[in-house]
Amino acid sequence: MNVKIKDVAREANVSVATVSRVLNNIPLVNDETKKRVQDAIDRTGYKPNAIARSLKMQRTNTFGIMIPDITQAYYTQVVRGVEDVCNIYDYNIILCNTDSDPIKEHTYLNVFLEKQCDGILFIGKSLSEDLILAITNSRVPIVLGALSDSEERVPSVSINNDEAAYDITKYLIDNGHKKIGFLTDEDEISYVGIERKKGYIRALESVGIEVNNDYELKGKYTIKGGYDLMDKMLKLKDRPTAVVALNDEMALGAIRKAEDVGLKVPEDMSVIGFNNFSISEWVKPTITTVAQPMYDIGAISARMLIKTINNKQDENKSIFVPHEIIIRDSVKNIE
Amino acid sequence: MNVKIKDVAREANVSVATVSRVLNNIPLVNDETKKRVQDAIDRTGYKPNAIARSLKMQRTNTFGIMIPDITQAYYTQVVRGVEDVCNIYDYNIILCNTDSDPIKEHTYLNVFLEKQCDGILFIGKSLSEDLILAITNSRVPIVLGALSDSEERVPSVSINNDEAAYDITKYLIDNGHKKIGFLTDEDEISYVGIERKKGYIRALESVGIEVNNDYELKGKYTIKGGYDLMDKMLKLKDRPTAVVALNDEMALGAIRKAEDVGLKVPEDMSVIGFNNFSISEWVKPTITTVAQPMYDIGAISARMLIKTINNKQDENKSIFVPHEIIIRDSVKNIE
DNA sequence: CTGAAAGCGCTTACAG
DNA sequence: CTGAAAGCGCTTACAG
Repeated sequence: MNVKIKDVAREANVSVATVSRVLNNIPLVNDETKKRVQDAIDRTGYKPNAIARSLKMQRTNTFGIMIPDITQAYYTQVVRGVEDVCNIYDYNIILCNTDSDPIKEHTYLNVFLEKQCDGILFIGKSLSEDLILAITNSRVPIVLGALSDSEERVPSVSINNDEAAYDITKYLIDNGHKKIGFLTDEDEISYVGIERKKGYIRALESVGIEVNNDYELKGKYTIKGGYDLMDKMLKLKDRPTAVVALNDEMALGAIRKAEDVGLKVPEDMSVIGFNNFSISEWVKPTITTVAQPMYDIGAISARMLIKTINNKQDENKSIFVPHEIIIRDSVKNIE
Repeated sequence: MNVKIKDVAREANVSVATVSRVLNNIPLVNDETKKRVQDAIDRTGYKPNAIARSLKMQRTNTFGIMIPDITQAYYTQVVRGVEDVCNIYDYNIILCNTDSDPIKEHTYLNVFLEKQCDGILFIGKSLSEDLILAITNSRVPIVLGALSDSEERVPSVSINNDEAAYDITKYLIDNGHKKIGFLTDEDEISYVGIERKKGYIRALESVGIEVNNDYELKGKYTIKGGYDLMDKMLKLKDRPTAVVALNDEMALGAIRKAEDVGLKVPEDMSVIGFNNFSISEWVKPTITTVAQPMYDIGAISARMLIKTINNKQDENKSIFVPHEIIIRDSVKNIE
């Protein structure tokens, strides 16, 4: 077994209380005995048992973080932002991939609760009513990242997805496009998808373009997904001149499909993406997209959570971080 | 405060010992009282405190995992493999990004030790002598993923990097290339980089090609890194006809640079990558590369670690998983 | 089949 | 300034 506090106490000829005090930098320890303890610690190679400490302190310094799938570039950056600030404030993260599966979400929530996580970060596209109830009931501090709760029951940090979709659709309209396709998620009730659709429709209606339901196609959030969707899109009798895809991977797939059937992008078909995936400036054509500050979303979420825990201030509201249209080569002005 | 075992004991009119027994499915409990306890649990919404349990059981069911940077696509898949099998066996992972920084590595090791992780997964390119000593001293079970220890002190799962580099260099040679550049890591002592260089040189020497030191260029493992390195490569008086990059991101950057100066890939310059990044089949030209089973590396590592913990069998050796050359469009036969 | 009690490794009032 | 003791929430021999 490892050395424990009792062992160093014996070694230093003091009580465990004293050892604990020097460990935790509690000031009222005599300098000389402090040194003796310190020596004993060094000599024995003692490392405090954080589990025992957590049990006593009712605080684990660990957060649970749920994301749909770490394999997706987007989430990767958010997680990195989270972990970096956690590291600064001495927190660690338990990482879980939910695949947006409600079963897994509930299971992991329970794990976080049982493992006494000090807080939870939920990153994703959508938060079910069920889960939010379970979370608020449990009374763990939580922050949502990359999405928000429309009813503001829990704090969140994300872009304004409605606005972002509006802006980008408007950008297409300003470039003369009137027939604009919309490549979205299979998951009908995805919060982010819904918000984005709102913005898309709002933009169309703002200039009196009628919404064509054939132009909304649902598929996977992957390159292949975009590829397949563009295939369908191109089979429409009255095909759009531009398409907005809900992430850059889809946009890339859509571009490739268009090219595969002999169209040129953007000459014959404009495509716009979402998220500013790191690859988007390196493919040909480079992809016009709307950037989210993904790292910041993670970092701010974590910071918010830490603040909540330390100050008991649950006066946190949703905060929107700015998005930005990155103009590159995949959109043509057809006016 | 939350409800604890004592509360459900009172509620069910039994001792905490009995509650604990039904919680842990220990068979010798009367069916009727088991039901009473179960009801009390349901009624109170009791959730066991895993921290308390861990303290008693000396086992946390959590692993620490260190990776250089979750933001890199390669590691993402490894982590997903790890998490998926951990989930099956009821483990969770504490995820840490080290940036391959020795300070962070040591800090995180201590965190894992203090938080009583049952085991550690170390994923990366290189493991310093220092760290391996600290790890073996601590006696935590560990498995290395994506790299291995040349002295076999700790178990690992990875491809045979030497072989992989040999194979891919040989492939270039078989396609008539004699002047072959090598785009590698800045980190001189990276285990993976060293192994790969060995294979590269071995392939050259196997056909009597003299190694040209100018052809080895060190830079960042990113698209931009590859871009910059190709720039240097092209300024060589006697430039190579082909280049092997140590990941696909570098390969992509190298391709873009070549194109930017008016060369065609692969007609004027062949480029080959590593890892089979998901984008590589979607860019133009598609990138010839050597695939590693990254998900499997993660999954197998985790499985190995779990086995070690449960069977006390530290008879684990390094295992090599197969790599595979994926032939696409970025290499030209110039014979 | 069930309960009382010790103990996992810490922290912290309380007393001196 | 320091120590003895209680307690965090569990599990599990031991006794009955």
